[in-house]
Amino acid sequence: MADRAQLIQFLQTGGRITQPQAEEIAQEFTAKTIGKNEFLLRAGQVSDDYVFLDQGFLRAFAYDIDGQDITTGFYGPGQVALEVASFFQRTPSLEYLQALNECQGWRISFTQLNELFHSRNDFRDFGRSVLVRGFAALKNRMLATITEPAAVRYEQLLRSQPALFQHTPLKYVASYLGITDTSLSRIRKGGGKR
Amino acid sequence: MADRAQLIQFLQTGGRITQPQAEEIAQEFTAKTIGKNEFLLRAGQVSDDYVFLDQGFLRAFAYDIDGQDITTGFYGPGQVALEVASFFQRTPSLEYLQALNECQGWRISFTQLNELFHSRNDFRDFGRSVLVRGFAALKNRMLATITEPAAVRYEQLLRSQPALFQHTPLKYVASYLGITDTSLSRIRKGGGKR
DNA sequence: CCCATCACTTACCAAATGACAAGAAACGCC
DNA sequence: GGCGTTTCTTGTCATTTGGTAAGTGATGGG
Repeated sequence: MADRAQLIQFLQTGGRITQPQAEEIAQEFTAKTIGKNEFLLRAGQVSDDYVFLDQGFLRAFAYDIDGQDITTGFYGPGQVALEVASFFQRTPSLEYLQALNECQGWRISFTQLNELFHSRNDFRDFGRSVLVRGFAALKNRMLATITEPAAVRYEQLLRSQPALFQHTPLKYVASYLGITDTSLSRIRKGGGKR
Repeated sequence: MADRAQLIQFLQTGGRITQPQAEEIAQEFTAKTIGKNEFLLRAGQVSDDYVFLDQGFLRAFAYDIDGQDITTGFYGPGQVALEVASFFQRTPSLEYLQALNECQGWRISFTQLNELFHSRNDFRDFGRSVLVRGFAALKNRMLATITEPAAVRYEQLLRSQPALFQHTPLKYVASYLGITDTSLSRIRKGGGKR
């Protein structure tokens, strides 16, 4: 079984948590494996998984009014896979979280997380910063969706998450970018821009 | 001067904080007036204002690569006006926050907020829920931007924030919706969508 | 190994939106 | 109250994107 090295490293990003503290905190997490195509969360369920990913990719998606499958996010190694609203508000999820390939990570429950927040100031700040970084990333994505043409957004995703493309069908990328698989195909062909 | 009644009420939403506790917490906030067109935050500054709005509307905006003014958000009465990334991460803001009309609200600083989080479990949970609700709202907006045509997004905004339209030029609404003022004008004319 | 399904590409046409420009209306400043 | 600026609308045309459908290649289960 993998050890907690990456998790411990992750807890130290930002410098709020020292190595020995990180090692203690990491003990609260339990190993979690998610098989390919397995669901970490389904719509209607209340999420109770806060998962730091060592390996693998997850896709978040929802169905729109027309029954269309829309990708709302991707999660990869080094990231926390989490449906924020359902997990923190204890409400039924509107989204699905599904493994694109075999995933390996570390999990804690809502109750455990709260106990850690309660007992450890440093971890509380760290937890908040995870939330804030996710918020900021979503805001950037929103701004790019409004200001950048689809071809540019595609190129940015390709540059920032190249490994993702080895594990997900392009149609999932297309709906994440807000376009159809047809348009993405045209963009990839090349003539698209300039 | 306005009293803290609305703020005290707001602190009790969600039921985590009782009336007497809310009254204590509210004492930490100080009255804040923002004149029309005044900036609560400018790009490059580190935000230190966590402001609960009693009255008035604020607009958040950024300039894209082409120097275009893009509206990233609106804040109205009953909401917390806040640039999350700059305030919590103590980093220079990429956005401006400007009053669309005379605003009246209640403010605390980053330091004060942290002290309250530290000393009061209930307020800590409340503060997290403010963040989580903002996150969820942004996610919904992102999904709507991808799945709904501009005409529908316009109608939804009109229904959910009718008062906003009495205080902001339509061109600001247009960039918020991700379209040009020309397109918004055509949508408003009517033929646009069933 | 075969066949059904899925993923991706390509083509054609329609709809939505943008770029640009001109004009009307509202607003604000002096 | 007049004048310049800003806001909003409208028109024309180009571009982007979507809808639909067909076709090819890859994939996977039996």
